[in-house]
Amino acid sequence: MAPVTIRDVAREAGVSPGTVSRAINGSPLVSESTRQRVLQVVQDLQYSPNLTARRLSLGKTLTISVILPFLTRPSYIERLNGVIAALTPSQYDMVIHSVQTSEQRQSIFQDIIRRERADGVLIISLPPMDSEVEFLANADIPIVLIDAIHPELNDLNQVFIDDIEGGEMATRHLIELGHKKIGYIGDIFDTPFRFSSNRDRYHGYRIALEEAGLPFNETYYAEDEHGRLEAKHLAYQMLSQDDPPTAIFAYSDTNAWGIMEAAQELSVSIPEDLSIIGFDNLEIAEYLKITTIYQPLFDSGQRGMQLLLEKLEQPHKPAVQEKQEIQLIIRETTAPPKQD
Amino acid sequence: MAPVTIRDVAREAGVSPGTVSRAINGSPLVSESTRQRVLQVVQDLQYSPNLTARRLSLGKTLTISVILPFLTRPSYIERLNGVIAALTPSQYDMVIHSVQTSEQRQSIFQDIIRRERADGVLIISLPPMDSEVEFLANADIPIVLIDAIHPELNDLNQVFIDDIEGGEMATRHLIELGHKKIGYIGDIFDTPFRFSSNRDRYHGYRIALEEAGLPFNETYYAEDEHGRLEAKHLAYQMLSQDDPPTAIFAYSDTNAWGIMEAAQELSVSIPEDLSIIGFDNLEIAEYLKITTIYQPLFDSGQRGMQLLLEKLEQPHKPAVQEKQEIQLIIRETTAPPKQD
DNA sequence: TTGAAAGCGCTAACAT
DNA sequence: ATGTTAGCGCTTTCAA
Repeated sequence: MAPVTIRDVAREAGVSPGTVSRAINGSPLVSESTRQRVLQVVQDLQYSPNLTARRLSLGKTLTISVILPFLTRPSYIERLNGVIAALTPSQYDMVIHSVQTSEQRQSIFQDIIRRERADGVLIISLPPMDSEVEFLANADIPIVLIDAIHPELNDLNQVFIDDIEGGEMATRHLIELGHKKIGYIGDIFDTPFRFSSNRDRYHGYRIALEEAGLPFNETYYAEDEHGRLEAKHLAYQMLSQDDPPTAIFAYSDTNAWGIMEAAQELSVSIPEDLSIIGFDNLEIAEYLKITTIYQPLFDSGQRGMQLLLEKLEQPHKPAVQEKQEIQLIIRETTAPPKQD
Repeated sequence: MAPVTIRDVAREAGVSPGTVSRAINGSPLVSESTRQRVLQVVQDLQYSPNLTARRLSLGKTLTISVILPFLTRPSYIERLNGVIAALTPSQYDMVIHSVQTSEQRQSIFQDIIRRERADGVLIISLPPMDSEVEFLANADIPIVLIDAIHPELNDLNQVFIDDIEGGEMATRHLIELGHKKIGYIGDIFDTPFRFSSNRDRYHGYRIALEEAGLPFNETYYAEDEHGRLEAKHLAYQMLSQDDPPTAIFAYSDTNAWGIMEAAQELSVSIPEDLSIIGFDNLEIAEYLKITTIYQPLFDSGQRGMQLLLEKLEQPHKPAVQEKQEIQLIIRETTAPPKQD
């Protein structure tokens, strides 16, 4: 059966399509009696307007595109849940574009960030590359960046944490406990995605070391793909060397988890022989009592989507760069180093 | 600046809009030379067709709707990742509808499953209620159900596991080890979402008990919202009673995790004093060495999306009900009961 | 307050 | 092989 269109309703109600449109969309230019009659017919015929036609006519897509990495990390999920929570009450559809490879990233950025595709775009955890900045800055639709800062994009709304500060905070905690041999286990530095959080946390780690007059020891640094097992292997090696670190700052709780496993297998006791601090405050960190840096993941997604919706309502509202607060959560994996 | 339309390209290339359309869409009805000229202009002007207009003209939405529960469980994520993996190479956009409340469920089902909204729909982990069956059966677009079976919907493609069989498999494993006092800890039975997997696994549990001539003991049964902590509390109570079970079948690995925590706090040693078996084979199960029932989560999402895409290509292809195999994975949380 | 008509940007049937 | 035209279903301007 052919779908019922606005014409069917118009005919049935004995009015013109224009009037039906007005009646449905709450225009004041319809008498109450006609409106009632029209709405009745709408009910009877189970009419509901064709969204595509509506979009074309309105010149709006009523759609928000969300661009994010493949959902392989708990932190992505939490952010996405925040996004969904904020979007659900709105009239917008959400189309998800998951970036799996760096070639994809190029084409997705180009194809998706266009007025004909979406009324607004949310970019999550994909920090813009320098070559993309101009394109993003000149886009003709609102863009909000979550966990994806770029210093030159101040005209865009951004929600972020200061990962450098986070790195410093974590490292300082270890330093204040008295550690001098502090390692870092994180993700690969030169990823095509240019994830900046790993870079920045590492940077903060270096700053804190320097500040405390502690030398950086290359054998206390290791990187690999993100993951528990990867971190475990790295930790295994790092802890097996002659003069191992007494504390490790892990890029994420997932890494910290892997490090704990390695320590356990090597009979390195935590926190006596080794302190570990993670990042994110995932469920696993709470479970394993991992000292960590909390960041508001759900909130970041929610807030980012809110900002986008506001921008859609009020296009002239100036963009904000909203820094979210992080927090040291001390649990049971950090303690002063053993005295030799 | 106004977006560049097919007319701009036509004018610039000195041809008609129709020809531009043909050139772009690979119609054989264009000479190679004109095609080249048109494509050149397309490049120069950075033209890219307006999707909304295209959709309206084609009478297709080029969109697939995915309806799923709020992403609160690891199993949902895995399935969704499978869906994304299968969809990415296609031309379709994916719009996500996350169901958070049961009222929402009603309206989402009604609003989304319409030809004007999407060319196809994927429903994940939301088993149809009897009242919805007729609506789904008569929908005018392809629907695929993943982890959401209904016996009367044989005209729809379905991807599922046999949760009853899973429940039996898990329980039998405990029985074969010699357990006679076997508990079940799961989700709330009467949820508005009608999640059937909990129901079915419990059912399988009862069947296996009966088969072995073991009585069902009500104090060995407990339910609550899904979650680690909820399961932990339930287990705490169940294990604190006078004659506690010697084994527990947990609805999911997440529950099993909580049960392990409770056991630990109560100094009930695993598997000596208590055997635990979970379900899903999540990462945490591997980590905690939990015996569990594996089910192909990623694959289910991927396969479901594949079936939907196939149906879109070949509308007359008959629907299949594809049962996926599950598997007992024996780790270290199950063993014979201690002899009294 | 309502109807008629134009137009959103594209595709496809029809004509040449 | 190409141009012309109608039409997808809606909204909105213009007239009445």
